[in-house]
Amino acid sequence: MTKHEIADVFNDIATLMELKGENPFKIRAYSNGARRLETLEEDLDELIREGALSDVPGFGKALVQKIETLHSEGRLDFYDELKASIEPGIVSMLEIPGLGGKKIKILHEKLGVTSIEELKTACDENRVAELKGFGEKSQDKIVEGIKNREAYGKRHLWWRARAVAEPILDGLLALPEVEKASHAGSFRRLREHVGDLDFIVASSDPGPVMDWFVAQEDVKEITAKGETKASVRFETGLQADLRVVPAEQFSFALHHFTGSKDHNVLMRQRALARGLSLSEWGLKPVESESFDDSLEASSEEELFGLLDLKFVPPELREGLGEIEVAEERDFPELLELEDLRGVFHNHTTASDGRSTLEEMTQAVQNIGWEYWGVADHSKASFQANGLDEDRLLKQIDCIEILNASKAYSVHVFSGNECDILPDGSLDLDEDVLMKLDYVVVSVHSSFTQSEAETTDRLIRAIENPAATMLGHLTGRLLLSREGYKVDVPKVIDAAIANGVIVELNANPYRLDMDWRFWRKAAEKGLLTSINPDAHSTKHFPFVEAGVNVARKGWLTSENVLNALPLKDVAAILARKRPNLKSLVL
DNA sequence: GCCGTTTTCGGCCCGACTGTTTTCAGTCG
Repeated sequence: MTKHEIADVFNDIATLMELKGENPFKIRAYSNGARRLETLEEDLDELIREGALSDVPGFGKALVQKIETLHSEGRLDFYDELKASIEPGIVSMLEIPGLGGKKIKILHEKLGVTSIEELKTACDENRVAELKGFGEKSQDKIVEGIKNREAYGKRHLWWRARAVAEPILDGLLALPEVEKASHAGSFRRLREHVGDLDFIVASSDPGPVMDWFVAQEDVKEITAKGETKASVRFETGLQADLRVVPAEQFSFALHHFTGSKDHNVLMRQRALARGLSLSEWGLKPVESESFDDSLEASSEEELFGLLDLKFVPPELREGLGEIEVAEERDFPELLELEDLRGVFHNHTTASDGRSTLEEMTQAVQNIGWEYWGVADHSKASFQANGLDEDRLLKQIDCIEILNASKAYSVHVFSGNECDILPDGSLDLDEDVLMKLDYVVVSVHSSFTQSEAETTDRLIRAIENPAATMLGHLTGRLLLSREGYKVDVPKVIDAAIANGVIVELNANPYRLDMDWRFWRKAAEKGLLTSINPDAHSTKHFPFVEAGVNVARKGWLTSENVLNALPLKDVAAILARKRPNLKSLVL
């Protein structure tokens, strides 16, 4: 087993022990052990070989032995027996808000409840409310929790969460009692989807802020409201948390609740190495009793500065090497929405789009971009009214006429989103494809091929001389469909070798290729294009979601085709279309 | 279960909030 797999086992053990009512400190030892394993810098093999595992703080005799057994044998009697002793239905009860190990143990022992279904029955029969330590309210809360379990456990697309988050932040900032306000958490880190929303406010008069927060129009339920902390739930199941702190604490609270957990662990370690203790309350000498002795930071920039670090943009705080960079230098200027000058990969009414060529061109002009590219589907995408060679040639003529008319200040590139057939060949004749300014090649069928087959299929398409860029690399739909299995690094290498661009599909449900691959890919020299995959004039704003992913992937405008001026774009496309240069310039 | 010792046992992170209590336990982050 790898260290990550062993960490998963330790976390599992901690959960199971909680349900058994074990000593909480024993439980914490396993949770801490799991976290240690996750953030272990040294190689696990090497540590075991050198017998140095017990030197790691938090790894005592028992944990070392269990790690070694799991590492070499892939299983552990202790774990298997623990798992066998608890019914899975009992574990699933942890998903209900308000129920932890202790209460579940009581429910199991006093009422014989072993599943969520049985718990529901017990509530309906009023047996839970009669238990010591429970009551009417607890029972109602459990019933509500069971009813909404699916919606509450669900994650929410960043794009949809934003529609909720922005009015809240605006509302908070408008309150006279509010000195500073920001969102935090994974939303601020621009993750593709979020579990909840977090807001941090600086104010010396929290009361009215709390009252405003829970009184918002769309609030379905107030799940907590105290003096400085409140939680509400909206109709969609999305939860939002508010924390109000004194102004001098704001930077520390903002940083702490922005996370990520991994980033924070590294920051706390760094503080400790300097004899300091970092938390949401401040940054104080370890030996000091109170955060009244905290160093001051009136901004996150200053907070990082106190630890001899450059400011780390929130979207890079994932514990993936940002601290090492921040030790040495400023971060590169990440891509901004304003850097974009046009878009490729868009559909019109010729295939499955809702807007005409002219409507799309007008919309692009209104946005202020210099160019855009048409990329309707090819004939194999029959369900999307894909174009065959004849229709495509006619579309090329239409685009030429439109450009020649000078009716718009925008240049229109002619392209196509050409299907990659199951064997890796392209759906349209190469002669016709070469008449286009560019071609996006994409998979829309045979999703169930093996990883090796799909990888070969994509690489064959990339090697086709007509291919300009690769569309939505994995075909995933966030929160609903896994992408097809593919060896992404291998595809990236093939794209670089063949001068093919890999798109960053900016549709909020796709965001494909994933942000986790971009930093390394760009370092190797991969170029991308932020593509809205627009099927209507209303879809152009999707590029903002794509810019978010680009920023999370450490990309700058230099890595992005559609951040270039028209003549530079034409020069790059002309590498595969010798005719193009004269056409545009 | 780990750790550090005042060397073999006692402390371990903690604050906010809720609900059921009537001074506090459990959950959550």
